[in-house]
Amino acid sequence: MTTEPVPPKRLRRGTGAITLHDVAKLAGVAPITASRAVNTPARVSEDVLKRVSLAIARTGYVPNRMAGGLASARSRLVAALVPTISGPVFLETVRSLTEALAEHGYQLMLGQSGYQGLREDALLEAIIGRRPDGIVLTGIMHSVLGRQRLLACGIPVVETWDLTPTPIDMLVGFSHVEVGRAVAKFLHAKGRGRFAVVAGDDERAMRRMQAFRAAATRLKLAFDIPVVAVPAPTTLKSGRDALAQLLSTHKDIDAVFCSSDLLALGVMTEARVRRVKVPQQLAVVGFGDLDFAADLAPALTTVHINGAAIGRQAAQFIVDRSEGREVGTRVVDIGFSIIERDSS
Amino acid sequence: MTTEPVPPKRLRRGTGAITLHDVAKLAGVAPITASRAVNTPARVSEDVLKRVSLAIARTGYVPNRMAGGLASARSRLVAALVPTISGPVFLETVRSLTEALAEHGYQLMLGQSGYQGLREDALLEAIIGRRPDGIVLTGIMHSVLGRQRLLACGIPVVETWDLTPTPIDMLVGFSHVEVGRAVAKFLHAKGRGRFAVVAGDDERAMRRMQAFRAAATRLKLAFDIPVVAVPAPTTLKSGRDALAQLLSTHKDIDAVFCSSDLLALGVMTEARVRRVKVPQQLAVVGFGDLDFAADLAPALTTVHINGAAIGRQAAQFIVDRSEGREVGTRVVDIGFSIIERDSS
DNA sequence: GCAGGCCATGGTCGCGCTACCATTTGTCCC
DNA sequence: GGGACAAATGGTAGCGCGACCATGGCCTGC
Repeated sequence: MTTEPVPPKRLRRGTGAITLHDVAKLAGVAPITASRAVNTPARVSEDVLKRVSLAIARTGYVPNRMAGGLASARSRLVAALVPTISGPVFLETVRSLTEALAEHGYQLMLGQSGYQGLREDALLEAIIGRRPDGIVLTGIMHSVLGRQRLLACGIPVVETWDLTPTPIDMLVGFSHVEVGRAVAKFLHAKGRGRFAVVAGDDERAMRRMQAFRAAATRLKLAFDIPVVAVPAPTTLKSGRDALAQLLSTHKDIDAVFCSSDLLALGVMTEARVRRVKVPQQLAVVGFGDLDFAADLAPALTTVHINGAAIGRQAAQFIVDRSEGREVGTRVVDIGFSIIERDSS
Repeated sequence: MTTEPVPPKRLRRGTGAITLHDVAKLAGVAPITASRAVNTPARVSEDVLKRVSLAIARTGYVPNRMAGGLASARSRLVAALVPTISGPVFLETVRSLTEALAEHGYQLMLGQSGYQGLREDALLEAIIGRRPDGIVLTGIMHSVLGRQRLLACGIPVVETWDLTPTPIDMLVGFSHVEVGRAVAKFLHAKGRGRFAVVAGDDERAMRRMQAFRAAATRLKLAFDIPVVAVPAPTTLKSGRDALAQLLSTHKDIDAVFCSSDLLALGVMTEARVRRVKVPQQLAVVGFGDLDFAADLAPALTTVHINGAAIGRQAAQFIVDRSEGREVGTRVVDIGFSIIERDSS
């Protein structure tokens, strides 16, 4: 009577899911060959490819990307950080980013940095822990510590929606200073002279506002431009309240530059209620050109930003870098345009 | 002269990043002890904890979650599928979902199923390949094949924004049929009798519309209720166009039920342009209670859905399941409420 | 005094996959 | 004909971590 010498195989049972091993066995090839059939089909014979494909179809095999990522040090994961997804501004960027990445076999991880929750530090740690192939920062001004950390870990970073003189790595954006200047010039050219600003209290909106005021001053509009700062994210209500406040102290303003289309809608709503005629008595300019802007009554004059293009370019940057193609230019100015409609 | 017998260590160099090994060495403990210091600090002595913490701080160690996920078969990744992130409806849900998950150490992966891009099948494969600990479906009616696939792979699934009789797994939503009925009763109680509907052509909006019509019929409103279907995602422009179309064929309508607040804003905008008084001549009811609804002029009567609560509950479901707590009830009806404002 | 238990710590192994190197076979050219 | 070379396939060894089991020290209770 022989004792059973066979040690218990598989001390730790796996998840029970089909693995590449199973597929390889079924196809009658070595695991590594099955791997090649999946990842680089051009490198295996037609016969092997056919057998492996059949085995995959039969078993319903889905490669485990965690294991693949660990082995190859490429996660095919990209993290996107936004202040909050609720604000409609970055939506188009996130949408096109997700889509463009998916087309290249990458997945998007969403992180929200803004508004308490957990500290930026913890969020960064959670993200870096996944070893993403890239990080897209949209509308975020990282702390010095955060910047250092990102630099240190060597993950490609794309900053978006801004143009800074000292990018961490790559950059897709436009100049907020130029926007402020352009809007001031635009309103001046339309014959307006008594400007006001309603702006969210985020850093970029503030920069547009500063540039707007500076340009207005250069245009010899000595009038001191009143500014109402509202908390970000901006809302329609903030816009209404802001106009009410403005009119209570500066009855004679004839143009308002709002830091978002939602604020602009609020301003126009309040103006209508108060029977202040837009654009006759008051010109209103928004920012963002959200899809409702064109169809308001009156249609909203606003600054158009191609958010989808920003997302696409960011995806391209990261995919290129991740696949070893050196990207020549690391900074793309996507520009902006003032869309003149009826509100100005 | 002795030959050098030492084989070249580390044939494959790692990424060069700090690993738990390095931390353990620096702290003078075994790797597994360092692991415990990180994951279950209660199980190590204070002395060890202190030394490991110091080593982590000194090296800037960030645990590799891919490796951890592979070893423990828990990815701490949750996938959320939405038709598109651009529609503002699900934003609050995605926001609160991301936040709630982050608080428990989980990350959100975003997938967009709608609108060409890549086939639902490919998207599912990409998601399953990551072995997420849960999948949240929001506003999605999966194909039979998709449902089977999800069932087969054993990943916890939470369907949201709906209440179906045959959930795949878990469910957080509300009854669209009840919404339709409630709005019909509400408008009837307000003395309206000549209803119309403007609805996005997605399945849930259609269900609300059907229930609305059926309820109106039961209320003896013999009037045949005209319906304008607009493509999803809904826009302000669609709303304007829809009202124009309605008024051209049914001048005598006195109430419009819109399948989104954006549509309602469009309807109200068009009404204002045509000098149709809201609510005197025309009552308008929206759906979603987006943050601008309360502050429009007139303020919009609409159906409030607590999108954030849906996200939180979905996160809770998945975290509980993933951590081995059996969830008792798998279906949560989050309900809805009609917020009466000035537009009705 | 010693069995039994608990606590802190460590060793070993493998999660599922791919990088790297080795081997086999076929093919070409001089 | 034989060496050079390329194409196809396989073997081995990890990637970085945590599950599992083992060990040793200490305390408790009879």
